[in-house]
Amino acid sequence: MAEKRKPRKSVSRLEITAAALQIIDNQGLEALSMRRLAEALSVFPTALYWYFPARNDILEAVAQHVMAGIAPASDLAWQPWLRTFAANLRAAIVRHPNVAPLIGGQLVSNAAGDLEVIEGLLGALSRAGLTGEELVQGYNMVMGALVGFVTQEFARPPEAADPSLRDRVTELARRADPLRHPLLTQNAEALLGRSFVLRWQNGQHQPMGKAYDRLIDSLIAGLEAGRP
Amino acid sequence: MAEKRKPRKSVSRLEITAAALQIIDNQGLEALSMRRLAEALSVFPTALYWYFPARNDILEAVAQHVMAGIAPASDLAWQPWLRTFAANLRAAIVRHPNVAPLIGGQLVSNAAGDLEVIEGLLGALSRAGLTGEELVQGYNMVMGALVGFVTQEFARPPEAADPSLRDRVTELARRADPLRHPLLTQNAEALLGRSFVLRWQNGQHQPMGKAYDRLIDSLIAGLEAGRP
DNA sequence: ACCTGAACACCGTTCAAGT
DNA sequence: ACCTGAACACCGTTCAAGT
Repeated sequence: MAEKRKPRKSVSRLEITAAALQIIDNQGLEALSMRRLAEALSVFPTALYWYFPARNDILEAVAQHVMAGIAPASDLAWQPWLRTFAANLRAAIVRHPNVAPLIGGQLVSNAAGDLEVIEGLLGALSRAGLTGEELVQGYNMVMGALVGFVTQEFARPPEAADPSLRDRVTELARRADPLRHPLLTQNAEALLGRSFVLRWQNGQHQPMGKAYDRLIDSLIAGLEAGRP
Repeated sequence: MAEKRKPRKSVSRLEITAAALQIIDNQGLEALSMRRLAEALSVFPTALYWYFPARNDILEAVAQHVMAGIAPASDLAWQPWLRTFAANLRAAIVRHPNVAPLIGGQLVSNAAGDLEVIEGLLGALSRAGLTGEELVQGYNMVMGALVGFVTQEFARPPEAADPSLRDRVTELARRADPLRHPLLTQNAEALLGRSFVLRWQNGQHQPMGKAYDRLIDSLIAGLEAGRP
């Protein structure tokens, strides 16, 4: 390509969102700058400001796009509804792991701003027997725990597989004293690289689906115990 | 041992970390630039690179500093240990809410890189009857759910109390159709501003301690149900 | 309506030089 | 050992101008 400028390119909110998602998928969240995004669209950086007031609004649109359509059918019994919702939520992040920090980290794009998700979760909890104030607390418990977990599971890695993080984590574990930290010492092999604080890769390379399933079981157990 | 000539401006890792935390507390996470931090310490920006290899490492030090010492005494029964740990974790974030995105969002500073926390949690779960692979999954469940929840609760607000977010959220709720979204419509008053997706302030102004308590109850219920 | 183009006020980081 | 100073390669955003 000798010429990288085309005469005049037309663009749209959806095209911008899709191009932004592609950059985030391929190069990570911090690679998305207005200038690079504009170049990918063969447009001047300032043209983007006609469609979005600021970079943050593009990120919000990306987050909503990734989270769209995760609400299960509303005729499911409440336990299967919760399990399906949890699975859909995690699957959406698995498809686009680099957007994970956007979901939980920023208030604007907190979870899916989707009426079907809200109503669906309220419906499931309502079928579980919750009403009024209990319904609100149950909603926040489930949403906070599930979105929070996957956000953490797919937390942003340092920078392109930093080998020093692995060294630092193994060094941290090596400092464990068998007398003061017996369980850590005994289970070091099973924990290293596979558990929070002691890992150097995120859920893309070390998935935590089993712990996530246990969390859903616990939430359901808690809801069953809490009803009249 | 170098000769101790009186330096004009001397600084240390701890001083840098403390000054960084102060800026984050007062002006928010995005206000922390190397240049501003250096100015607060009356030093040239590049001086900081003698103590930290990069900005990210300063953020990691801040996160660890905030999370230091949250492990409860290890002689507690497992349920009180979990409740105290959860309370200490949230209290640490309440003291420094602006660092919340650092805790869950970045792999390097995922939760507290603290051996006492790891050993303590393993001990509590072990006293709850978990061993081997179950112990690892339980550890990840509790850590991911609790850290994830508070990270979400104190997610970064858009920018200095953006009033348009409030408008957008109320507008979203207004679009709820009483026929298709009956529960959302009926509970709109209780949900608006107080629940995920439908709020415009984070936990600093709208705490979600009750939902957090319910989450801990559920985790304990799940652990009790899951043991032999 | 939609985009270009220049400009402003910032960034993190590297490298050489000073002491 | 510890800091200054200049420089590089970037940023997001504003505003005026073009069509």
